[in-house]
Amino acid sequence: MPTASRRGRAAEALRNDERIIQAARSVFGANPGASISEVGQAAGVGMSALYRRYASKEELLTALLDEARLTYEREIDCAQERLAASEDPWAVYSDFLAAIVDANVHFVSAGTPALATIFERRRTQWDKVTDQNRALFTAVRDRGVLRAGAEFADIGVLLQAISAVRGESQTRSRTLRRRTLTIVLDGLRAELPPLTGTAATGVDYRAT
Amino acid sequence: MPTASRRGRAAEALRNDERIIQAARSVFGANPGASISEVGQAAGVGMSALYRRYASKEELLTALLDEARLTYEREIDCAQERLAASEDPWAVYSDFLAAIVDANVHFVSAGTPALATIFERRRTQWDKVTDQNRALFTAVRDRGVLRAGAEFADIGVLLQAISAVRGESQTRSRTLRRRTLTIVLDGLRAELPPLTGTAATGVDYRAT
DNA sequence: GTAGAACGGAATATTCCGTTCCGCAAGTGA
DNA sequence: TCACTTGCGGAACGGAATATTCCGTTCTAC
Repeated sequence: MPTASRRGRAAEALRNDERIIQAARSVFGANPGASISEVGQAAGVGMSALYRRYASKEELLTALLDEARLTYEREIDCAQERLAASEDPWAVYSDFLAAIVDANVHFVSAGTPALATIFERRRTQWDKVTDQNRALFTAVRDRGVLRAGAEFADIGVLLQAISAVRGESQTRSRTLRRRTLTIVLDGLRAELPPLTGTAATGVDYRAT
Repeated sequence: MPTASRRGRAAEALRNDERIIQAARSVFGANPGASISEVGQAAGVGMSALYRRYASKEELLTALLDEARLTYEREIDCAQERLAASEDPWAVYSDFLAAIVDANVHFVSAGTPALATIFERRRTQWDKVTDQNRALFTAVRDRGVLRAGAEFADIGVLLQAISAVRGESQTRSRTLRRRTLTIVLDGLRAELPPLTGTAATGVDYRAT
């Protein structure tokens, strides 16, 4: 039976699949420490609808993080391709970060304790993404569009900062985050005087 | 009996007064949702020492916010005086924000639910500070050192963002926040192209 | 030596939150 | 029409976290 033609109960179930994962993205994206009933409420769905699909909160979070990782990889690849095609490096990199922020996926940089365990379980995969991510940054920097002294670690910190920006609604949040991103990125332009001092280190990320 | 000459128990009590409020500043500054025993631990003090001075967690938080408000007022006044003395407006304003961030007082912009009730109780006082704060911003902007399109509301958002920046230790956090502040502020310099879109509005601040 | 202030920390009370479970509603096949 | 299945809402449960209370002890002042 074609999915599109499902009726009644089966259609509701299908709708709920989507509503739940979307609500989870939104709720946990805004606050990774949120409770599971908040997700249910946001999805307009009861607890059993949640637990029918995900055996535990952890499982839901894992699914969410896996999804986020894929998004990251996709966006990095896309940016690298554009760089290879000699597009303006600044545009490429700011588009990249905008995509990350828009996809509500920057929350992975927030370093919440709630997520630490789950990261650990996918350690190697995330390490790989981080490497690609760093490579992209380096490539952009080598093209000379970034302010002297800017480091890869700064990007993580800035994303962490942006994840704290919240507005009244989801749409509003996105707008505000975009604006913040613009400001922050402009603070990394090559025209500015060199950044002094040291950026974040590995230790800082274990923290919180 | 002069305070300085207190001995023994009384001196310990006096020391504890200070240790407790300092620990509270540090702990709640880093995480407004922290538990009260964390404060005790950070102060190296038992629960009874805490409850002897503050009847409840809420009372302690209130004291903390009152203190933060005074700091805000003091720093605003100082900045206004420097402006009146025709000092470089950019230096004045970035010193001002640096002072706020260093004093660990920007957490009032974080919009934590834990603090919402307490803000409400001192509504009029905070409204007053906000007005002074806005006046300072406007004065600086009128001197032409800020990028076109920058608004007062942006400052609150940026402080909110900076409050999410955390490092391994308190010292480390301060360093990272300072660096972030530099980047962010440089993103508001007059040389940059105008900011488009709209800044945050009142509604956004009620949120979270 | 004694009263009482101040304290540490265990005990208690309360809140929060992940998970389970029960009864109902809607579709499905005979 | 009537079992039967599937999916669901939401109240109920249990345990962890945490605010608050309380008790026994230490130390100081007189």
